[in-house]
Amino acid sequence: MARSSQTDAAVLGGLSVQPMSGYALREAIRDVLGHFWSESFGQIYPTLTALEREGFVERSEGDRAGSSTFHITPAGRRRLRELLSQPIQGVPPRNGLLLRLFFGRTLGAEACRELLRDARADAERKLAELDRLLAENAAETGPDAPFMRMTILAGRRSAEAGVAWADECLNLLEELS
Amino acid sequence: MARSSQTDAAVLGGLSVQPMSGYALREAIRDVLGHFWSESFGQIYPTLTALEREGFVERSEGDRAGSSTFHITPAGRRRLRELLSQPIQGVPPRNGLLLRLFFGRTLGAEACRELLRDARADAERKLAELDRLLAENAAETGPDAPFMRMTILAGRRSAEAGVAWADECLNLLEELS
DNA sequence: CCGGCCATGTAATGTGTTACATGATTTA
DNA sequence: TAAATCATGTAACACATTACATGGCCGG
Repeated sequence: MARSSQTDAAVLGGLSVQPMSGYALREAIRDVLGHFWSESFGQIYPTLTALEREGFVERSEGDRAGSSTFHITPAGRRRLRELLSQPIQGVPPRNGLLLRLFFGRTLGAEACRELLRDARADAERKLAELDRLLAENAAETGPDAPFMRMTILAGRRSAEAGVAWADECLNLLEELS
Repeated sequence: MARSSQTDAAVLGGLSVQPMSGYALREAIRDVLGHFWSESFGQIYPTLTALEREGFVERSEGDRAGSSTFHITPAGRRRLRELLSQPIQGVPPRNGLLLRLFFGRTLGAEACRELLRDARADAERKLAELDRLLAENAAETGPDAPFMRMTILAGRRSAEAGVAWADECLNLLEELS
């Protein structure tokens, strides 16, 4: 069946902002939560069906034939609050970059340098993108804006740390040779 | 069967440091790579069997009856180098803390403050632990020590960023009320 | 001699992605 | 009218965790 309470929360949360189709929901999750969350169609549609069966969302005819607009019910809002209050389910750590660096002696110093340069560039790109989002967010005044800001700031701090760390490691490799 | 090339890399990497039992391998992964990697028994044993079949590891009688010591073969070392050179497979982002904060208006400001305080405390604990590891690492002189140092530094930067971010968000919430 | 740790392995289960099948609607 | 996009849904597969089954060994 493929469902976790966190997927339920993300779907209900999305619909709590505004009613939309499953397709639009996926785009919203990718575009708005993309920095810290992801869901695939294979999760979203079965989840919507299950939430509908449980009375947390309802569907009405969409703009196009065969399409539906899903909207959250009052019970769904209560359920969302309940889900968000549950303990955070962390994902087990799996950092492929650090795995490669840990065995850096086997991989070779030059390959490590390249990995670090790539990681640095990725972090810089992310930083620029998040700064853009931050400027956009500063212009918004709605009650959700400060909370969205927090998630952007988290990504920003993480990207900054990534750049500083990559430089630190590249220096460390210089000293080594 | 349950195998990914990254699991193969972690297992071969562990055995490249020294031969050991599957049980010891799991402990080593948990204790040494634990900050950025994890593998369960359900992954390790089938992986060892498969790697043995492929000639990348061999098993000899262990100290105890019924136990085995696994060691990496020359082909296994080549395979490890190959696996580490492959593109990094990232895990899709799933940050439960940020998901909760994003829908912070539904969750409530006080609950958000508590989440942030907890996150800050976690980051501080992690910071202290990593500083301890860093001091241990500074005393080591082996060729692997600098690479291990990089992975510790990554965790440290991330924890520092976590503390600063939590404070930033807590301030943001203060201003809000 | 019993409880706890070392050790191996399998089965059940959960969770998630990707690919596919299908078709409507819009746009170039 | 052909291609791209919107839209829903399912099936197959990949991956990982957890729990369980089994048994040897060691210390108190």
